[in-house]
Amino acid sequence: MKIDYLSEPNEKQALIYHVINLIPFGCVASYGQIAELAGLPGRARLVGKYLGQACASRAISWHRVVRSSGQLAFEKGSEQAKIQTSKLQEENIAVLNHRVSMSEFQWKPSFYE
DNA sequence: CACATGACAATCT
DNA sequence: CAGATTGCCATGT
Repeated sequence: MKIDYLSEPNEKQALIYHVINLIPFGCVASYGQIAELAGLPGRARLVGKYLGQACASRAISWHRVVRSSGQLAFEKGSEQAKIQTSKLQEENIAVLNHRVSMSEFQWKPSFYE
């Protein structure tokens, strides 16, 4: 597996960004799922932290990351939430009541991805 | 060193 | 389903 972002200050951050960019078009993944795939089980909060640091300055598909419940992480009605909603809808992902259906849209990575 | 703060999550009430 | 509780750990004060 090719790892991007090797210039990041630490490896965890690099892996997290890498995994996020592996989420395919039309799918979403939870913070915990990203952490697990990056080899950091149980550290969903770390994903959120690094994502917040990076989304402003890097090309990361942050809009495909949602809570395990399917709820968007941003406050309902906020600008960020609106932007995320439109980005998801552009990928044919339905966003109803500030949430997406995980059973329909959650990314199920295959082993070799 | 103690304490607070996160774009979170599993579990219990 | 809504809250509250607890676990998590890097960072900043």
